[in-house]
Amino acid sequence: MNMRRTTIKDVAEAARVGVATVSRVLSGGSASPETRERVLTVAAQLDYRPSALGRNLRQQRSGGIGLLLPDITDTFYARLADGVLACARSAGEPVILSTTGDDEEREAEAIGMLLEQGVDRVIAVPSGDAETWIPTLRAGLTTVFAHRIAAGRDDVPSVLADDRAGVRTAVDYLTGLGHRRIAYLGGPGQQQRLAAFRQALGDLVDEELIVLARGTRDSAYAAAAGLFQHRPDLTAVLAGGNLLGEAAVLAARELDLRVPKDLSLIMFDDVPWAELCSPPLTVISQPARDIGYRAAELVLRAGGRRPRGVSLPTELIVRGSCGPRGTSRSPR
Amino acid sequence: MNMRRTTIKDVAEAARVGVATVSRVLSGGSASPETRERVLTVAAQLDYRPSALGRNLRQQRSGGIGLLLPDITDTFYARLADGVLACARSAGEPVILSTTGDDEEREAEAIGMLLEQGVDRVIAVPSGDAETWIPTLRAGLTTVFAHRIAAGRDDVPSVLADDRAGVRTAVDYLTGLGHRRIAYLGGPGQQQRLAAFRQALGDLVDEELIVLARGTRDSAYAAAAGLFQHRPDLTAVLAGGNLLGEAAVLAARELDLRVPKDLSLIMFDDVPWAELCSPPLTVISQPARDIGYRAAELVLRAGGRRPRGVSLPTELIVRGSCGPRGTSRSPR
DNA sequence: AATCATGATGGAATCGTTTCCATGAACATG
DNA sequence: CATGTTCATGGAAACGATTCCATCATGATT
Repeated sequence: MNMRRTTIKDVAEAARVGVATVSRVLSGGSASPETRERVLTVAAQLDYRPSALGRNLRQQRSGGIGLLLPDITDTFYARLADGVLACARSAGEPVILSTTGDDEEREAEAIGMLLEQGVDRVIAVPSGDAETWIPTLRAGLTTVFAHRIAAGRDDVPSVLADDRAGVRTAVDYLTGLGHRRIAYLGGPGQQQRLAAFRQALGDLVDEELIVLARGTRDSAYAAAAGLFQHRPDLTAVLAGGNLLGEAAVLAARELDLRVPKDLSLIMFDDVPWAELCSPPLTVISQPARDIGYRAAELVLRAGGRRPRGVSLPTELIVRGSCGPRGTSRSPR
Repeated sequence: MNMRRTTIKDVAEAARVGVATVSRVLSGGSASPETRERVLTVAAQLDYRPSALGRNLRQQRSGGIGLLLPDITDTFYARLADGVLACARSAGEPVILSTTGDDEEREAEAIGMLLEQGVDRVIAVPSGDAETWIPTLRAGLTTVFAHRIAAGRDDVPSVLADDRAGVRTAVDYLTGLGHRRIAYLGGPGQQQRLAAFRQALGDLVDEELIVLARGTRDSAYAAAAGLFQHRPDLTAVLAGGNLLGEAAVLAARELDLRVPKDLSLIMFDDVPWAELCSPPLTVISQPARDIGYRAAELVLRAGGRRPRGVSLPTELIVRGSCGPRGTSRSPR
């Protein structure tokens, strides 16, 4: 059952030509029509598939795209991955997926593994800073950052959602409803978003209303619950990711805060369950899949001039989780 | 900037030994203590990483685990993938991910790609039947099915949730509440689950109350809405997956059916938003991550005797989406 | 002391492909 | 007819690792 796989040599013999000719025919080189046809026929008969192993070794590059994500169970990253996969599939390139858990060390490990595999193209939602990404530069592999960039590596092409505009729209919407004490629930690696929040809020910014969690559900819940208990005077909250939004809804329910009467909530990233929630969540939708797709396009089109960065629009989708500022909650 | 990567030859020269010795030292073979240390030191100094390309070609196998899933944006499969990734990471193996969209043809393509890459281990949630999986057998690669099996390939080891028991528990729970007209909303490739439903329901089974959708959101919604409109007499529904469950909630809301007063709902697979829903959804939870992890263990432990199939328990988590049978809804 | 066993070591073959280069044929141009 | 050009073709050299095998030194056994 375990017969040797058919190699280019087998094809060459069967077609009574040299291996060089077979290789040329199969990779579109020049050959006489009759030879070409004979080789093609034989190759099809033997069901020959060139081994990527041999080819990669020879050409010193393993096709393949490395994809580094913080967490595949986060639907945002899952959609991003889906975009990458779609593009890679149409290019016939395999995708090697690794998750980093937003941990620099794990990220460095994953990069090492990709390097070892000879992968020469990477798409990443970076967790580490410039230093983590030195090896990739030195190894000369094509890198594209998605969703966010590694601090101090502005030279790497990137595909980002327009956080700045998204945050501004959301904050404007909330202030327009009369809210003044607006909190921000952030996750790891979102300086961009946070900065935009501070800027959009201007004088109203209150550092105590800015809370950062780590990437886990527990951490997000703790951050949200802590915030709500500590500052009963806040009337609106902007959650910087779907995990944070989920935590906010849960924490609000636990503390008997009614949304949107007691608390207005806007969440970054539109997810299917936002509509199922009660009330349905007002969100800033991000084109996660497009981000992935565009990143893949960029990393595949390695040769040509690549634009510095692509920015994709966000959209405020108004549902039912925001209302006019009510009477401020009484401290308990 | 683009200097050649350091090879085993460089290390050999720098350590004044032969390449064979370096290889032996690095892969745990025998060597004298002083030589071993010298090689190790030099290798560390040069930051040498053995190229997987060379190794794989020589050994005729590319480490790597191929992972074939219908859809990575479905949180169930995402969690399964997460389990696979966790196990693979601890074994230092890369994971090549492909999605099939529940399409046989795409699955066959993906298999071809993996074969070409020299991948010799595959974990799959199969979409195709036995025929699709012939090439993998012929190529002699280690396969493990997860979540479901390919029709007619009982010989392949698998890791499954105990659907049978899950369905039975759910149906018993519903009948215990007095429900008699219980519908089943199914997805692609779940003969197992459907059969269990029929069996658990016994005499009560009504073929008109069994509806199958394809793997998309739209298809799921259409199936749910159609079912609810067509058969206003049904009082309970079992959704065979989180996409179906989502569709059921949406369709029920659209048709002004109150859950659980007018309609009791149980969903297969526990997802974070099930708790956020109102009412919170009663679900049959499946250990998605464990399924992935166990499958990876199985596929990595290729040599040893591998058990035919692993079955993991499911659990009925009662929340608020089921109630006693109310007065049957009046047809409109 | 001669032989044998053990263990460290390096040279060379190997994996399957691409690609460089030489060869030879066919043909055109002087 | 001689020379140059074009083109198809196949042999052989890479690529970077592992691994077989021969070699040599050392220590043990007869």
